[in-house]
Amino acid sequence: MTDDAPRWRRRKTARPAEIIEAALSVFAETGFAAAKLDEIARRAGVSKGALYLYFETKEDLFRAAIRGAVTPNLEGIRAVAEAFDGPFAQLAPMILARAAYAMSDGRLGAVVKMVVGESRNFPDLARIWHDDVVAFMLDLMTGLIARAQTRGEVAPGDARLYAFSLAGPMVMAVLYREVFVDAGDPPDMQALAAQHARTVLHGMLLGDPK
Amino acid sequence: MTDDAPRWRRRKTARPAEIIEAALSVFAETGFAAAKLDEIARRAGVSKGALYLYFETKEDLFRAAIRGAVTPNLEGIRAVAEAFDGPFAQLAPMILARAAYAMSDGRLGAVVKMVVGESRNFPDLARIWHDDVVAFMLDLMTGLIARAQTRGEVAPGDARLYAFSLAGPMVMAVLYREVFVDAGDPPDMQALAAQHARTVLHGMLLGDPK
Amino acid sequence: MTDDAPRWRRRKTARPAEIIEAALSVFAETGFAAAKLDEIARRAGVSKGALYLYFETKEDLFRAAIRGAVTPNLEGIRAVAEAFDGPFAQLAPMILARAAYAMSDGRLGAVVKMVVGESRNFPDLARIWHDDVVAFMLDLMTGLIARAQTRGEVAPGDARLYAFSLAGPMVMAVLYREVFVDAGDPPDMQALAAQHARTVLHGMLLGDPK
Amino acid sequence: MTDDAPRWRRRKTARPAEIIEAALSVFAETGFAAAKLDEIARRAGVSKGALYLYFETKEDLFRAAIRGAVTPNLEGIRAVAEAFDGPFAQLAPMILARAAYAMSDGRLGAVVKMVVGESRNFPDLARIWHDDVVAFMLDLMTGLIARAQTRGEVAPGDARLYAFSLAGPMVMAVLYREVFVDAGDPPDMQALAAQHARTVLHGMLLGDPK
DNA sequence: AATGAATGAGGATTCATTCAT
DNA sequence: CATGAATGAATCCTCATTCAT
Repeated sequence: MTDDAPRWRRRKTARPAEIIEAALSVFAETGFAAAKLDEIARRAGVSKGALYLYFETKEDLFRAAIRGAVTPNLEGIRAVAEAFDGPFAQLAPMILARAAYAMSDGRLGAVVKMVVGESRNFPDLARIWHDDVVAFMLDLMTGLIARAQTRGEVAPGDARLYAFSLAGPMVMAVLYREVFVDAGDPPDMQALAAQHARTVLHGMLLGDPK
Repeated sequence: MTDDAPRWRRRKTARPAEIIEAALSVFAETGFAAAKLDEIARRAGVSKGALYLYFETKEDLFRAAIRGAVTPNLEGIRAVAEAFDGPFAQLAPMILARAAYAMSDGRLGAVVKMVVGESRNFPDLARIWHDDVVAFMLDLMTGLIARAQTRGEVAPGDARLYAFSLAGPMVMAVLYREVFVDAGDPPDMQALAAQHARTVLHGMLLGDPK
Repeated sequence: MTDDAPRWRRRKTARPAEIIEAALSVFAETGFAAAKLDEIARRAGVSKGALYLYFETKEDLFRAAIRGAVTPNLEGIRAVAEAFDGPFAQLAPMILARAAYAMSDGRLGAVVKMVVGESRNFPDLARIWHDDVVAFMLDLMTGLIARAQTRGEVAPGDARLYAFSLAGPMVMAVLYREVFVDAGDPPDMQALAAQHARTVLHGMLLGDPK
Repeated sequence: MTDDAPRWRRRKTARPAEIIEAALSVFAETGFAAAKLDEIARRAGVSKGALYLYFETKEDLFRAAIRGAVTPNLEGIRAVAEAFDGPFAQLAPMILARAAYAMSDGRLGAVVKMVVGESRNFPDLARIWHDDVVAFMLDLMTGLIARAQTRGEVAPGDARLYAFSLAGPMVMAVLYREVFVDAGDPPDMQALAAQHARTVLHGMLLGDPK
């Protein structure tokens, strides 16, 4: 954009964020190994050397990019969910709708894709993502479901598997969108969230005698 | 040179299959870029040069590895599913159980992970996977659901989103197992298939008035 | 020399020695840090990558080059010196002459210079050189001198300091030749060895009453 | 720009000396190429940029550091030595003792080591050291010895080789101390000077008939 | 005079690919 | 068919040097 502008200097504060932003976009497009620091520097509008003023190595930068995009508002979700005291039949749609909203940020899908692709090469990132995001959400939902079972709202069954039932389609959809960029027809997240909530709560069958 | 001549000449017998097997295992562990042909050759028990007797380039080998592990028995599934004339309430658990069974082969998860991770670098593979596997399965299920809706078995709603509701948790589970190898506690596929079938058919709620 | 000859391949046996030879010459000219692997490869008549078939890193190659040039015939010297049973007045000139001869090999001076220059960066090499070469020679000479003192041939005094008196001028001369290549007028090693032997045995003074 | 204008403008007071001091210590530890200006600036307590207020380049700084530490009091030595009119048997111990004293300043050894290590990369420094220090001292001693020979005090022989005989052990000892910092057992300089003076004057042999 | 963020040329290292044997 | 030594393009990283402040 400001391509031949008088390239400012001395921006120690803003630089790291800009670099991480650029790094995230490059890593998302090519994966870790195929990403070139030249390209990241170019997109960040700095020289290659400048990257090393803020990050020790390419790996370091990758970790920072992934970490920075994590935990968008998970604590907020937990707070809302646990404070909510209404019936599970109202809570579930809320959570799924919120998940659909979170996924509308393109970065989340990109990060998920990278975590999947590089999990073996960056086990620490896989662990962070598991502990801070996936297990966090699964545990949260598992707890809510178990509570609803105690109250007699939800049918017996493994609460954690119920959590997979709830979250799975959203995960699948975000990956579908991310992976089949040019090849597929991604579902509408909000519509999926709404219909899936209904489905999982009341079932697909008509006139189900139960 | 012998460009459109009968490819795959000169193979002894099982060599290519062994190489593909080795390649798949290495690619699955590190991703495409970080995989070393040295290591693939070592695991296949051949020299590095021998790889080039059967595959033109590293990319070529990658494509072959991914392709070879695809389409396990999708056509069989379609035949069975479309021939089945019983109620959807019986068909759905069958399909999910079969999916769970297919996923017990470790290779499938590995391939899914690779397709996710390398989709941007190998758009042709992403397209193949979309067309031959994902869209194939989604279309199959969408068709079955639509038929069940016509018969009055399944409640109104977007049939394709229903397909996401059915398949999503299985996809999520196989990726969970693949990505969080050391960090997570993967769900039992068969149990998930069984409970999820019940959930999606009858709903989670107790005494649902409908 | 054989510049555009049909560059032979497959010479796994001879290669390491040729590379070490080339490395030694480059390291000797520029020191470790300023030496370029490009230049070493060029002189060895191989590609840059070939160096890494035989040596892990540049440091590794440096160590190999230094080590390879050590211990030319030190054990031989010890054997001869300890077997010799004549008077010290005959032994000393022999040893100095032999040292002068050893130093006529240009490589020794080059290696000494490198050990001096890189001792802080390669403490392991400094130790090897100390233990295997310098201390070895000093201890050998110290022992011979002490024996001669016991026999009443040599005047009382610190035997190890006597060893410095004997060896020092030879060390100084070889370094002089190496360091002041274009600037100085190096002494004749053989002549120095001969005169220094006389000097150190009988003294410089005329009519010394003793 | 201000090429032959009065150099060394703009110095505050002691800055250049402090920088040279810091540079010398860093260069002595790592050699020229491996020395980092960051580290020199840190030790000098200034910013990296400040170095360039006083020195044009890293090479410039290196030359200044070497030059600054040279010529401690050579002229003084010459004056004393040439004025001394006593017998050579008294002069030689004085000179060696003085050399031992000069070498007790750690910097001299460090500089010698650097001159040795970087002689090929800085031929100008090698020349300066040769002309101003080594040749200066050798010529001085050679002259004194020749004079003593004329007076009939010293035995016939190549006066310059005699100078090597006198100086060599001191040079070897200072390098030994510098190079084998952690690996060796350096000789006592004063003791070496004293014993070596005796040795070289009167010889090692007992009852030498001469 | 002084700072230190930014630059970018330079060089060690890796690894897919080739080819003499 | 098969080998594996050799190649060299590609890329990460370092660090002397510059210059806006």
